[in-house]
Amino acid sequence: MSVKLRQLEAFYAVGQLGSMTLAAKKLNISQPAVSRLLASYSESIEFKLFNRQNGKLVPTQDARFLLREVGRLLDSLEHIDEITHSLTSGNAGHLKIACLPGFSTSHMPRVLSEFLINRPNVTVNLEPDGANRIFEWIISEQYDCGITDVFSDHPAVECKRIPMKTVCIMSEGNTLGKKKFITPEDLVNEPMIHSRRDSAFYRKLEEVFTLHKVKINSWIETRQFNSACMLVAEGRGISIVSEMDAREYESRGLIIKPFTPVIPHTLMLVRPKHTALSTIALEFLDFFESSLEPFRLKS
Amino acid sequence: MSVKLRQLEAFYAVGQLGSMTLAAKKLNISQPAVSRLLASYSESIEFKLFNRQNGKLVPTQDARFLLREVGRLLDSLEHIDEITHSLTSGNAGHLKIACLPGFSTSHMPRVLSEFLINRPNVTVNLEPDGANRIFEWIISEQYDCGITDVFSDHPAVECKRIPMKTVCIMSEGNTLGKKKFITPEDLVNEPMIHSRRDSAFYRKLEEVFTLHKVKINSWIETRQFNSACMLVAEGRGISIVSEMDAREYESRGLIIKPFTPVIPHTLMLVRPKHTALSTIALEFLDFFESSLEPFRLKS
DNA sequence: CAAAATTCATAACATTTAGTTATAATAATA
DNA sequence: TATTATTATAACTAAATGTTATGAATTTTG
Repeated sequence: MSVKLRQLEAFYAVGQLGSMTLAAKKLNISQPAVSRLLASYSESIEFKLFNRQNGKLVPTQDARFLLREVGRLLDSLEHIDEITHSLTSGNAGHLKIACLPGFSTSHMPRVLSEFLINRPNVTVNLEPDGANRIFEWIISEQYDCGITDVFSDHPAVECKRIPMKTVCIMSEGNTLGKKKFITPEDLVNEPMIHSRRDSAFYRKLEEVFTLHKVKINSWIETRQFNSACMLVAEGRGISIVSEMDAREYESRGLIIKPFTPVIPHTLMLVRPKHTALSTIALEFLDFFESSLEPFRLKS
Repeated sequence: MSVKLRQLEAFYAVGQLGSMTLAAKKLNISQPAVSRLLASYSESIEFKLFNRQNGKLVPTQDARFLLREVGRLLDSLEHIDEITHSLTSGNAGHLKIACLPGFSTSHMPRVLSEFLINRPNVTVNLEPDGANRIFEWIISEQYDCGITDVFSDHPAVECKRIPMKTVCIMSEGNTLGKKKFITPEDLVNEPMIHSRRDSAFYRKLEEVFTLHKVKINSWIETRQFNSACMLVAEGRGISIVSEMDAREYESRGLIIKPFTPVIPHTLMLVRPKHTALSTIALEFLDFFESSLEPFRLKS
């Protein structure tokens, strides 16, 4: 017959308290129950566990050795209990997040570290990668959620769009820095840094410029907003980027101006549709979404 | 109702195998048993553990997190099982050894490390101290065994006497080095290093010398044989010590010669009489005793 | 030192847990 | 759609875990 958990609990309690009566009280059972648990355990492992000494039960040398191990076991059982409760309350669990590389170095770490402060039993797997890969991962349910900016409809993907404020950025000393806000007309002769021509944001940009009869003076094409910010901060050209990215570089001498008309940049919070998300994942998505609030475009 | 070990085992098996039927086979129980264990567990922790996907049971994100912890718990349970068996077979446990300081730096470490090679689950507490303290410790059952050389009878102490060979030692260049063996008469004018006058060994020494009508030319009195060896090796005087100690210093230029008549040095292996010793302690005592064999005086 | 008190073991019994087989329900697959 | 594999449910048995009552053995106390 295999070891019974109850036997170990009784053994440990008696080992700690030196008395079956006290152990019984601690375990909220009757003394004979403890007596029998201990007897059956001692019989099954085939050695004496305690010696009586002045009315106290003193563990055998061997028993003392076992007690340590049993203590560890009971601790980890308690830990499991704890975690189990935490899982439903969103204080424990594992998060698998996929996000665009641009996020992984700036906004995401900040949000994540704040999120984890009060959740010591949460572990995270943060994977930065391109939008296509993120989509694949979400579809194959490898990740709980993804932060991306490309939308390709898919029946297995739940997608929440967040329109984000965008701003015009330029380096210190640019003459446009004197203006209150920037319009397409202001940018006629400015060499522009912008996202890839096949991106949704570039198409919106082009649309607006065309409407204003202005041709985009394309200079550098880059995939991510933060590299655009970097380039502009270094004194190269002008760009229109998400305000969230721009603010990261403000301290490095980037000039930020409003741009009219408003061109929203759409962020996507994606997650698998068919899997029931863990409590912790849902909480994180909420938390992340609210972290976007200051940069969100109110309609 | 608290978590049941059986529930965790079922949970883990299903998590590993992706099927209740297979899990049941692994646990050697029927499929309905697993079904119910899992159901009751899932109910008690109040969240879904598995999703069906193409006939396989795929753990929830949360369940996957739990699985790791449960795996750890089951591992440590297995470890306890293992250790429990080892305890009776003498392959696990804790040893508390008290010994004279002289042993703790030479013979004991060698014996101990050899003893532990095939016993990875054994931990040791080796305490070097004086003979009186060792005795107290054994009496109060703080230690499993002691290695000493003073005998004071006590009803609570089981004592095994081992007569040990002794030899005469001198430094290189001593004229006595030419002799085959040494007698008391040879030592008439030699300045001697010897153990304390109140020690049993000194009394035996004195007895022999008196019988031969030779007065001990006492020079340095030291408590331990190994410090005597050290002094002699450094070119100071001559001494009669246990052969075991002498061999330790042989490589440092100590000359070792037989001494007649034979003067045994009695080692004592002591242990508490009333406590049942652990298997491992008994094994160690045997092991240690046989390690003394080469230096033991055959009668 | 005897009496009282404490502590553990044993017995007889009740309840809960964990297992069984038989069979129905539900998916997956040909 | 029929077939097959897998899980759930039901009815029941055995084992484990609990209970109270009580006796034996030890300590403590008057």
